[in-house]
Amino acid sequence: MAKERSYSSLIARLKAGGLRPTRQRLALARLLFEGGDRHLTAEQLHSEAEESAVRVSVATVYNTLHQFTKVGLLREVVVEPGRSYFDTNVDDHHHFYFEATGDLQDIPSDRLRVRELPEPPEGTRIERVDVVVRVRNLET
Amino acid sequence: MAKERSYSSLIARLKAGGLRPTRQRLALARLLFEGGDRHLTAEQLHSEAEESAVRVSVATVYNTLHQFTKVGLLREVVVEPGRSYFDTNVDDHHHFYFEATGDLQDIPSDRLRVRELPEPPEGTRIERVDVVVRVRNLET
DNA sequence: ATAATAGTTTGGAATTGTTCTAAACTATTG
DNA sequence: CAATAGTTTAGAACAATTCCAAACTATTAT
Repeated sequence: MAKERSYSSLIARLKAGGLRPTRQRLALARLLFEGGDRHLTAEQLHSEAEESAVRVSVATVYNTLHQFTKVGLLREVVVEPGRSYFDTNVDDHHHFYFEATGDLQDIPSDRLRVRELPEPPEGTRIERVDVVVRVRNLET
Repeated sequence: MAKERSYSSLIARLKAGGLRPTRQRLALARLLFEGGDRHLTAEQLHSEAEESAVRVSVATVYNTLHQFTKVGLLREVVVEPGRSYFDTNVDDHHHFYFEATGDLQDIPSDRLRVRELPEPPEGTRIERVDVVVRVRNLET
């Protein structure tokens, strides 16, 4: 039901961002957006594409992820050195990060608030506030 | 004044962490801790060492940074994919991150508070809460 | 002191994640 | 349907980091 709408609106959203709805971009978009909230690395998305018999190069996966991020379809999350996650949830929210598995889980913004946010330094404006709650497995 | 104390206590702190106070570790420790709060990448520390005529290999810089982190002398901060910062301030605090320059600035924990922290998922405990306030230069 | 040992350092190769490049391809426009 | 502007691609290049096995050094036991 929402699938159809979301699929056809994707084309519109790509166009709105100045991105042509190519075979690759649409295929990646489906993988990304047809499964609820997800947190994927470029590697992971590329593997999923291969498994779904979608031919895309690694370069295109990276290009696409960055372009989607630029037009607001994705949000980049940095929690671990040397690996970027892309989050299909672009609403205001935060994350649990499971150090053991490398997984991320959303924390809706009404479950965690930052208060007394300090003034940004002279000549700058706040772009975003990222909160990462790092969790570890309870002791063995 | 505090220099002497901090220097001699360093040896003790290394030992407490099970690390032998070697030439390299002490030299790196001085570079790190004799200049107030700092946020350095491995690369940067290695350059500083070279400039100070301290002979250390890159591998040792990485080993040392991680060992220091493990024993609580440093804290690792991840804000940018593909680059790790090490923070000499290990107290509870947060960061401004300047996207333009890649610089970090501490936000003391009394200037920013997180409230309504959600329960950690079943079987896990909260290890740390990192808040990164990303700032960008005011418009041109 | 000294020898034995356990921990440390090192250069260089290897790995990992990501970006670059220039040529081939494809969607859009006129 | 041709022109063009944007896209994709394989593979090379890159950057940060880790791995490796040999040489070295601090500590411990003698």
